[in-house]
Amino acid sequence: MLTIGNGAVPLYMQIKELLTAKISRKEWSPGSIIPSELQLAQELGVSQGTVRKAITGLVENNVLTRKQGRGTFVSNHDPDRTLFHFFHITDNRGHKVIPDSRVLRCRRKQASRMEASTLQLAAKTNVIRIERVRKFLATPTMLETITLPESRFSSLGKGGNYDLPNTLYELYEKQYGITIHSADEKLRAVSATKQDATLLNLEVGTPLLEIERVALTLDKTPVELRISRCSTKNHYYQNTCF
Amino acid sequence: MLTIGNGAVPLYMQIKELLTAKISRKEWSPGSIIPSELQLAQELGVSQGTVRKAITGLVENNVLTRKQGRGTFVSNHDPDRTLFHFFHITDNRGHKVIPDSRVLRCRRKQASRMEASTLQLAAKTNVIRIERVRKFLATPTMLETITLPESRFSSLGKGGNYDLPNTLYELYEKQYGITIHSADEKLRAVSATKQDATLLNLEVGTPLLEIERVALTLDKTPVELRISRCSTKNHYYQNTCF
DNA sequence: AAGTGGTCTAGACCACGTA
DNA sequence: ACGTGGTCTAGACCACTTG
Repeated sequence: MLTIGNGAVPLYMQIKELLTAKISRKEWSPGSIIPSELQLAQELGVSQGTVRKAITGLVENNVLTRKQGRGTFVSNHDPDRTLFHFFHITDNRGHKVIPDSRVLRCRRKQASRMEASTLQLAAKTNVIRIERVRKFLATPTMLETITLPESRFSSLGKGGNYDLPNTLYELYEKQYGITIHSADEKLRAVSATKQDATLLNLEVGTPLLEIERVALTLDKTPVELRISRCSTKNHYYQNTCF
Repeated sequence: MLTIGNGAVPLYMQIKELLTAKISRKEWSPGSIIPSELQLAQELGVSQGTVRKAITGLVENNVLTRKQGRGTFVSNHDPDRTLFHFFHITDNRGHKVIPDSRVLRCRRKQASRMEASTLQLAAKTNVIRIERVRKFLATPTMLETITLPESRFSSLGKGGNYDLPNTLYELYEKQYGITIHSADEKLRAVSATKQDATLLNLEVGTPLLEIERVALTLDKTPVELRISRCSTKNHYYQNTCF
């Protein structure tokens, strides 16, 4: 039964919040099935249509996935989702491929002021800082610096285990129970530093596309800061606006 | 009455196509009201719920706009829509403002190979090429080259009338009956040429963010190619991914 | 065969805007 | 007061998946 009941907020909205909360709290975890629409309707004392409307909203937000004849599931972070929603680099013919990646360094440090503020951490909190190069067809193209709060990812990269998968978001979900749900990206053009130039095999001063991404969980907590510097000689950042 | 009737395609989808077609054909033009849900339901011989579902889809695609108590309207190209859906440059604090713009040149030329192919024109078709500088708070920040097929915009900029509004999409709609519905953008980092440097008051070689945008109508016909070169010293390109 | 989501209907009541 | 969209219900039938 819904206790909130009357007034301004429509039932289906309340149910949407309720379902979202269950997922945030991990009562229902990624990949698992949720109760059927009819079952939820009975539990909540509303009609199936109302539950349906709530679920439809969450499906549009990529929180839930419907499978006809089977049921409704909490969305999963398979590589496809990463590719489709969070990866915007394509080659010059418009084809998306996830590059492979090699970790250069993975260190524990105190958060910089910028890291602390974007990840909403207290000053000097410990963070994990991963640096890696990403290659398309053996050509090094992107340099990434990934910052994570140590508290949430404490085991990551410990003991020299730098053998990270290149779809990190899958790892976050499976290993640390953290599902990335959305991301904010800021793009700028910058000049290749000496280090960029060496690692990407370019001239110093070559223009690079810098992508500063803050990745958020369902409840909008920032959990990853990722700064990518990308050569756009043979690739570009693709965005479609409606 | 719907003649397509039975089979695989759901009714609400057919209705969605039907409404889309009416708008594409300009039977209903931007800003005007469409018949009420009940009225459409009766005309089409379906229930209100089915019409409603079709309309909901189009509202989500920004094709229609609902106003409670008033009716459903074909979406309009007010400056807000441009700002919200098609303009991604913000200042370093994340604030969006549309810059003012000054036209440098507006000329009729034969389409380059690249222009012809992206605008789907026959080789050597005539195009209008507008070049302009855009300023934020008196600081020149973006250089734009806009290419339009002459056939659709024949009167544009004729007689030295370069006094174009800075929200061009509103002009396209009102003056030429062309509504921009979506856009594809490709972003790269490039070096400022001598000309860029002069116009933007920068050093030659400064990295610039190049945005190559193809703007499409509702029926996905490309009607504008716009190449912007943007200084990202005090601004960035903002994108949110879900 | 049973259970799930997907479509569609018919009708009630509410909130809002206009006249 | 009336017409509009917004919410909600109850129930029918279909399409798909699983046992």
